[in-house]
Amino acid sequence: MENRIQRIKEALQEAQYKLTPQREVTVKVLLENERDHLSAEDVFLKVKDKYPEIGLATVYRTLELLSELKILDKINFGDGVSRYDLRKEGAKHFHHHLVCMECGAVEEIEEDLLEDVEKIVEKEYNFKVMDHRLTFHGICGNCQSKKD
Amino acid sequence: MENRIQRIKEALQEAQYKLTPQREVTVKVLLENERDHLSAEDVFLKVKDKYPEIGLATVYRTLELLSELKILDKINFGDGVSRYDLRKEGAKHFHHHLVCMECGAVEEIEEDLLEDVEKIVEKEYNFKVMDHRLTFHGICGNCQSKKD
DNA sequence: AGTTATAATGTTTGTGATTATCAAACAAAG
DNA sequence: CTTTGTTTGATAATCACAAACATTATAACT
Repeated sequence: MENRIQRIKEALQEAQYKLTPQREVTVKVLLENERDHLSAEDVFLKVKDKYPEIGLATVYRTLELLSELKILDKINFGDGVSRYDLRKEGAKHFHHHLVCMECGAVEEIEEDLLEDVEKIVEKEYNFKVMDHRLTFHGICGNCQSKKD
Repeated sequence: MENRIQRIKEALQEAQYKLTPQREVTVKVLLENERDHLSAEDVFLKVKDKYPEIGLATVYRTLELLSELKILDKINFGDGVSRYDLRKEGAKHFHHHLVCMECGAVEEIEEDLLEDVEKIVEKEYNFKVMDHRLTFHGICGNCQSKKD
């Protein structure tokens, strides 16, 4: 964990930004909740526990900054809130999501799965793919068994 | 075009809704701008040209209704606005998009391309896929050639 | 046609997430 | 220490969208 903070610090500095205490706390919260897709509000509340003086705007600014630096991915599952997801270290691509239409649970898929599709897109549509977002909507295993 | 309006009318009636003049104008605007990923505001302005008395809320309601009936797909490219996209007739799935990071152009892909991926997801993750959203971010052909 | 029930509309007001503003705190450099 | 630029926190503003509600249209009866 310390390593990852260190790495993020370096990324910030490379882009002429500092890892201020506020930013560090925010990053820590993101690391500690890596699998939850937190909204800005969620992050704000969790950060506030550790650093009560922080302002909402600072959290928004930090999330925006980390997104620009591709440390975070800003996602939108269609419920009027942006959610933030740490990009895996070294991951070229955004990972995929399975959103359950019943219970709202969000599962992540680390596998790429899209290599072939991207090749087709590059060739047939002459489009240079830099990143992708793939979300499946459906019914998760849990909710499927409940229905029986 | 008249056919498609007729088909949409039937879909509405099947769900106990009427094709009111306001709804018809809204549908026409959507058909006339089928390739354009309009926001609710965009639709409202275009509808207003043809039917100045219409209220914003009616347009929102109509877009919502058509989305529920799967005539429209509501999409989100990450700029804080929802955009609306007519579903091709008979299409089970949402079509994909190529968003150019340079010029912002949005191209559509009709091909499914995800059949294999969905099979993997259903098997390995025990997730029943109902729909999907896939967007590629990258550089379109136009912008690629400009760079040379 | 007249009456009533229901659906749909338009105006206006609310709401909730995000952004902008701006003065104050802080940090770095001379 | 002084100056300059960065970052912060409080607050107000914005913006997309939803809710409320009175009004109007439509359909189904009589």
